[in-house]
Amino acid sequence: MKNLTLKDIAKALNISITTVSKALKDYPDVSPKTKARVKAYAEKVNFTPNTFASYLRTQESKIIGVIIPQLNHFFFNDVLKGIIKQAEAHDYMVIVLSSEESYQLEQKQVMRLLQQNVDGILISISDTTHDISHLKQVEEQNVNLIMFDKYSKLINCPAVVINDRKAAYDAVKHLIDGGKRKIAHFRGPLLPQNSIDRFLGYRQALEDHGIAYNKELVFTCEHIDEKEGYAFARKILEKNIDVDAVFSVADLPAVGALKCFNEKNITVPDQIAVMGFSNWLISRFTSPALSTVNQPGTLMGEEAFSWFLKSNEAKKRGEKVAGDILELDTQLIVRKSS
Amino acid sequence: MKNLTLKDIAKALNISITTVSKALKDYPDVSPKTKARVKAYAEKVNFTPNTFASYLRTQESKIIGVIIPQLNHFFFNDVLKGIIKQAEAHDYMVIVLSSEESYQLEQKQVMRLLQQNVDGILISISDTTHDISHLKQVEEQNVNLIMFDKYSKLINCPAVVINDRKAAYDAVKHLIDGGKRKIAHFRGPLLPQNSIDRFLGYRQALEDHGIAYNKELVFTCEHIDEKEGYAFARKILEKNIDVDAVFSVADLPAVGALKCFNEKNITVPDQIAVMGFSNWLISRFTSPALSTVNQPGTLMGEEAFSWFLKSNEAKKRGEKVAGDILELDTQLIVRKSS
DNA sequence: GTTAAAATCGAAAACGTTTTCGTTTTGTGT
DNA sequence: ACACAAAACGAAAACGTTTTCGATTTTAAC
Repeated sequence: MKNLTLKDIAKALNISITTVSKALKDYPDVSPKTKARVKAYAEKVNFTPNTFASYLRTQESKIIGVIIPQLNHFFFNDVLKGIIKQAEAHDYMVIVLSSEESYQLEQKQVMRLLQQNVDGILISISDTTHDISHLKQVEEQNVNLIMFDKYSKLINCPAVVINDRKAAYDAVKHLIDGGKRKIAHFRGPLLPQNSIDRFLGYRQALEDHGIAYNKELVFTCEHIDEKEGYAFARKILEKNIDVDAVFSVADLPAVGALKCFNEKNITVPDQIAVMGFSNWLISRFTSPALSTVNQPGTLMGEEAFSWFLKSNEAKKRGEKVAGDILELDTQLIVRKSS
Repeated sequence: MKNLTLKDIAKALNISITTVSKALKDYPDVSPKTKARVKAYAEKVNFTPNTFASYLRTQESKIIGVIIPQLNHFFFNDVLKGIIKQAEAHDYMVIVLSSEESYQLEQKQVMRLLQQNVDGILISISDTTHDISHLKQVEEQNVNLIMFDKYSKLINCPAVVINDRKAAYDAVKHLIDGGKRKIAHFRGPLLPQNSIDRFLGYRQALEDHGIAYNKELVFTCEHIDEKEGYAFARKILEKNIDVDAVFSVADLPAVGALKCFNEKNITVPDQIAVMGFSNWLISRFTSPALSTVNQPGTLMGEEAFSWFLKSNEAKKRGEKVAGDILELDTQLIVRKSS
């Protein structure tokens, strides 16, 4: 059972391929009668035009590519969900790739997507991406480029992000409001903008409340996993570093810290409070339940796709969409750890 | 900057399109000299053949479609990771869709993938799928079909699964070996084969150890979330049902139960032991840490893709691959809750 | 120098769609 | 009946690749 073609329909109805095609696309130079006839038959045999052949004429593949830094990552999967949902609503297919936080892989994936002639690339850049020439190339090839969450300020394309600095500021302010003054920070890697921004929000909050910034209290994660958080917490306890709260760049290191504090019988939040970031599923189930910052993943994905659509329509008109940055609201989630 | 074509290369080297194409594909009727010339030039300008045009001739899209029942689901994302990784190694792209546990959506997604002319469909069927005519249609259209994890025995295609019955049996046996005899089971929905199998494994283990099966101790999840587990645990305590262990179809309900037991000061595992299933990330971080069964997600994805490759090669030879079922090993993970 | 065989190349059709443009048919008014 | 405009249709080219098959050139053999 082969897929049907326009030719098959034309033969069956004894008209030309041209007329069949035009009838299905509601061209004005097809009589209402034949239009009805064609449409009825196409419906009956469940015809849909071959997407590959269409592409060859229209240069539209109706496929977009998404590159995320990690595949089994709660937040990015949430974003993915939003993208795929919206894509489906607009008849787009989504090819998913992952850079696994590797700059080389990210470059490669971008090239693969360009080869595949996707209509657009939605990307969240990896923690190790220090150069964006591959993204420049996307723009040169006139393919729609949208960034989300982890973005670069060096490239002029739409981006959907959160205000990491403000979110971090609010989280740290919450700790300060709870009477904490000696707040440690588990920061993320040095490159990505959002780990920088969260760090800056942390420092700003300290300054604004008359607390001196102390770089001894800043610990830098490489992999952002619970092991690192555990190790930092242990270091704090073993070296007797005077700390009454921890603000972590993400939930996993915070969870690791909680585990360590529990083992050493440090009461959380009384002796040391802990704040995470991202509101992962696990944060609800730790003991004590982890306070954190909610990032609207699904919404971010949906908005990113909307931007792609806008950008694509602008492109069809020969225009170019401005490199606007859409900031989504975050929510402070206060649980038992703060 | 448009994408290059064979024509561009042909013009640049002053030879025919045919020769360029053949040179790049190492046809024997092209002289070594021209081959070298063409390849060097193609390399220089970074030429890659247009996939859509290729498809039109070869009928191979080099794209596969994957349908999972839920998008932000730890286990399925793990599988996805395996699939995408292997696909990349073999130059395939992966379109990802989700049925969100809806039979109607699943049908629709299958049809969309068939329209898209994917080379194969890898699917884990939804909990509400009660009819498989849409999968029969995949076979009729001669598109490679591979199932993973949640599969149907009514269709004859390769499947990569775990032995749910045995895994459940071992988990329950572990509880029994720990001295437990009044073991409740939070089972999954009625339709999917694996919730049936896990239930059967549970019952078998009881029987084999001289424990009478008591259907009062079986609670049926609809959504398999922590709320249900919490509710079941509460019911057990409130109605004073005599239970000394819980075996849950998945980790989330087990986590919900843990939460309830913690609140009511039931000591786990002494008063009531708890076993989950799937080894989600959260299971490591509950208190007490949850004992569970590890499902090799990434491996399952990799194997599923391998089966697709085999099936595809068989198809090219005009053969058909047998509907073999590959069972992957699971591992009992004993933590503090049992 | 002739001829056959071998090596190398290219024209052209095909995949299925879209769209331009020219042709045919229908309808209108006189 | 005729002219003419409007409506309806279809031929054909194009998208970029692959592959068949025929044409040309080179090489080898005598």
